[in-house]
Amino acid sequence: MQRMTRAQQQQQTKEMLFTAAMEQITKFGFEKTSINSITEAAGFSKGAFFSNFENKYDLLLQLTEKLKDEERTLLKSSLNINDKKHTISTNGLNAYFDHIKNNTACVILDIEMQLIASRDPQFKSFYYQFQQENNKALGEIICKVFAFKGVKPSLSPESLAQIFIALTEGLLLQNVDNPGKQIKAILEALIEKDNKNLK
Amino acid sequence: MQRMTRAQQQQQTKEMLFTAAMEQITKFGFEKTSINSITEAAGFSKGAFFSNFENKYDLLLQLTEKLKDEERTLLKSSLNINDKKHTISTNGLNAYFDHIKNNTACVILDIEMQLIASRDPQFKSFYYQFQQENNKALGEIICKVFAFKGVKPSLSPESLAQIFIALTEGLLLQNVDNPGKQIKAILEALIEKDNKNLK
Amino acid sequence: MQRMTRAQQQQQTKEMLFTAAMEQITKFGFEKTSINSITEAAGFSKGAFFSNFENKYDLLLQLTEKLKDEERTLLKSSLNINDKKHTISTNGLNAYFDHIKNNTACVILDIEMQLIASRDPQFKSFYYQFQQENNKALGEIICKVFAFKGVKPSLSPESLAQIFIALTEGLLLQNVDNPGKQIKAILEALIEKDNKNLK
Amino acid sequence: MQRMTRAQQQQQTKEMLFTAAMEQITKFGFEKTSINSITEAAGFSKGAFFSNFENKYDLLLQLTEKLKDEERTLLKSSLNINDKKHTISTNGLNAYFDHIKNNTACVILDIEMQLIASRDPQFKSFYYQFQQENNKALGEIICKVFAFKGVKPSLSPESLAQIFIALTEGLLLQNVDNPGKQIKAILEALIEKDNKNLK
DNA sequence: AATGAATGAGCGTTCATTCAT
DNA sequence: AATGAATGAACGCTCATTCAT
Repeated sequence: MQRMTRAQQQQQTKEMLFTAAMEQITKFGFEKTSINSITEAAGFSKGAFFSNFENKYDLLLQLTEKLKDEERTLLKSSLNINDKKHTISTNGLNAYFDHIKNNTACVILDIEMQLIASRDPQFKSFYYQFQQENNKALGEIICKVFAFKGVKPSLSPESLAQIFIALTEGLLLQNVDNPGKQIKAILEALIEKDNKNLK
Repeated sequence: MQRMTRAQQQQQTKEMLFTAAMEQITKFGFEKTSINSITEAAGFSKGAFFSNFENKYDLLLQLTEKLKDEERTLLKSSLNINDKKHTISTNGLNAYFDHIKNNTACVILDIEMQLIASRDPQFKSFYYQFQQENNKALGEIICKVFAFKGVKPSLSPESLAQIFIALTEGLLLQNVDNPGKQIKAILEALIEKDNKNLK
Repeated sequence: MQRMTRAQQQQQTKEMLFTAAMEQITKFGFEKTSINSITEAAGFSKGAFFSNFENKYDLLLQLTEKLKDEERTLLKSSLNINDKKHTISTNGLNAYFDHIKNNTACVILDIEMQLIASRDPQFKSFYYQFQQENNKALGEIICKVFAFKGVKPSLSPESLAQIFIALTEGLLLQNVDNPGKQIKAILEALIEKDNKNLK
Repeated sequence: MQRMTRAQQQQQTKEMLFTAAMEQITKFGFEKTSINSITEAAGFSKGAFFSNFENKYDLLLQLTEKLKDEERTLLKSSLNINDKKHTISTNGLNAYFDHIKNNTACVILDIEMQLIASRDPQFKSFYYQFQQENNKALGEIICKVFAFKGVKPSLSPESLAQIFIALTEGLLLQNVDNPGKQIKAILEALIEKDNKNLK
C-alpha cells in the first residue's frame, strides 16, 4: 500500500479540521467556537489550525466555500435526476429535502453565515457570490416541478428559490417538527394558483 | 416641574441600556456585543449595567421578554383593528408588516434569539413560552384574513403563523428587497387553494 | 418605654455591623469579605456601612480596637479572680481558656490581624499598641500561676504571654483537637523546670 | 553549549513563576496577589501563567505541594544528620531552625495556607495530606533529641511536632525577635520534666 | 442616618495569534 | 507540517467608594 504524500496528509488534516469546525460551530456558533476546541475535537493541536488557515476569519471563508460547493454539487445532481428520469418530477426536490432533513447542521450553519453576512459587508459579498449561483440551480429545479404540472410560474426562479430557502430555514429556526409538509403545501398552492390564472 | 424619583431615573437608565443593547446586538450579535460597548453607547459606565441586570445572560432574558411583550401588544392591537373597523381585512397584517419593515432590527434580533435557543435548552423554553402566545395572536390575525374572504384555512392557525414568520425572517436573512410582496403572494395562493377546495 | 435616641440607634447599627463583620471575616478572611456581604448579613444596605465607617480599612482598625479592648477587659477580670479568691490559681487562665475555646473566631481573627500587621507597617504599630498592653496583663496572670506554686519564672512575663499565645494560635491553626492539654503540659514543664533550678 | 529543550525552558518559566508567586504572596497575601503581579514580577506576560497553571487555585495547590516537598526533603536530610553523625543531637533541629530563620517567608506562607485550609475544606484535606507526613518526620527528629538525653517523651511525636510548629509560627506572627531561644527553652523544659518523671 | 444607583479600577480568565522548535 | 509556550487585548464580573435622595 502506498503511503500518503505530504500534500495528501495535509489535505486529510484539513478535512478533519473542517469536519470538527462544522460540528463545533453548529453546536456553539461561530463566535463561541474557539480554535482550540476545533483542533482538539479534530485530534490536533492549535498549531495545525494555523498551518491550514490564515486565521479564524479565513476558516469562515473556506468553510463557506466548501459548504456552498457541496450544496451546488447536490443541486446540480438533483437537476440531472429530473432531466434524465422524467419521473415524478419532485424527485429532485425530494433529494434536496432529504439532504436537509439529515443535515440540519448545514441549515443552522447557513443561517449563521447569513447573520454574519448581514453584519459584515466583506463577508456578505463573498457569501452571496456563491449563494446566487446555488439559488439559480435551486430555482431551476423548482421550475421543473411547475413545468411537470404544465404550469409556468408567475414568480421568478430566483424568487421561488428564496421562498423555498426562507421556509426551510425559517421553519427550522422555529423548531417546527415537519417543515417539509408545510413547504410542500405552499408549493402546491403556488402551482395551483398559477395554473388557474393561466387558464 | 417635578424631579424624577429614583425609581423613575433607574427605569430611564434601564430603558437606555435596553435601547443600546438592541442596537449593539443587532449590529454585532449577542456574543460579539460586550457589556462595555452597551453601556458606553448608552452613555453610562460599565457598572450601570450590573446595577440593572444580574449578568449578560439576564440581559438576554429581559430583552427577550421586553421584545416579545411589545410584539404581543402590537399583535393584539392589530387584531383590534380588524375587529373594529371591518375594513379591508388585511389591515391588521399590514400594520404588522409596516412594523417589521421599519424594524428589521427586531427581526434580526429574533433570529439571533432563535439561534441561541437552538443551542441553549434553558433559553429555549424561556423563549418559546413567549413565542407560543404571540404565535397564537398572529395565527388569529391571519385566519381573519382568510375569514374576510370567506375561506376556512386548511392549515392550523399556528402553522400559518409559523409560515408567516419563517418567510419574514428567512427572506430578510437572504437580503431580499421586498419580502412583503412574496409573502402576500403566498398568502393569496393559500387562500385561493383553500377556497377552491371548499367548493 | 423610652424610644432610643438617634445616637443609641446608630450605636446599635454599628454593633450589628461589627458582629456581622466578625462573622464574615472569620469565615472568609478580610480580603474576601465584601462590604456588601457584611451589611447584608447585618440586615442593612451598603450605605449603612459608610455612615459608620470611613472605609474598609477603618473597619479593620475599629474592629481591632474593639476586640483588643474586650480581650483586655476579660484579662483584667481574670486577674481580679486570682487576686480576690486566692483559690486554685489557674482559675484566671482557665477563664481565658474557656473564652478561647468558645471563641475560636476571635483566635482566627487575631491571626488574620497579625498577618495583615506583618504586611502593613501602619496597621502593625496600631495593632501592637493594643497587643502590648494585653500581653502585659496575660503575662501577669501566668506569673501568678507560677507564684502560686512558689516559683519565680526565668522567662519574662512578656515572653510567657507570647509563648502562650503562640501555642494557642499555632495549635488552632494546625487544627489540633484539644490544644489546652498541650498548653497546660508545657506550662507545667516550665514551672517544674524553674522550680528545680531555684533550689 | 546545548540549548535548552522546550520542556526545560517551560520548567524554568514555571520555577520563575513559583519564585515570584512566593514573594508576592508572602508580601501581600494570596487574595491580594494578582496573577498579573506574579507574572510581571517574573518578567512574563499574564498569559504565561495560564500556560503553566490551570487557574489561581491551581497555583495554590502546586505551590503547597512544592513547599511541603521541599520541607520534607529538608526534614529527611536533618534526620540523616542525626543518624550518621551521632554528635550533639540537636544538629538536625538546628538545621531546621536555620532554615526557618532564613526563610520567614516560608513560615508566613504556611500560616497563610493554614488559614485558607481553615476556610476551604477541599484545600484543607489537600494541605493536611502533606502536613501529616512532614509532621511525622519532624516528630521523629524531636524524639531523637529526647533520646540523646536518654529520655522517652511523654507526648506523642505528632504532638511534639505540632507544639514545635505552633511555637515557630505563633512567635513569628507576634513579631518575636529570637523565637529559637524560647523554643529551645520549652524543649529543654519538656525533656527535663520527662526525665524526672522517668526516675 | 440610611439607601442604593452609578462609578471605574481591577480582577481572573479566555482566546486569536505568533514563533521557536 | 505540526507543536504548544508565550503574548496581550479583551471580556464578564466584583467591589470599594461616591453621592443624590
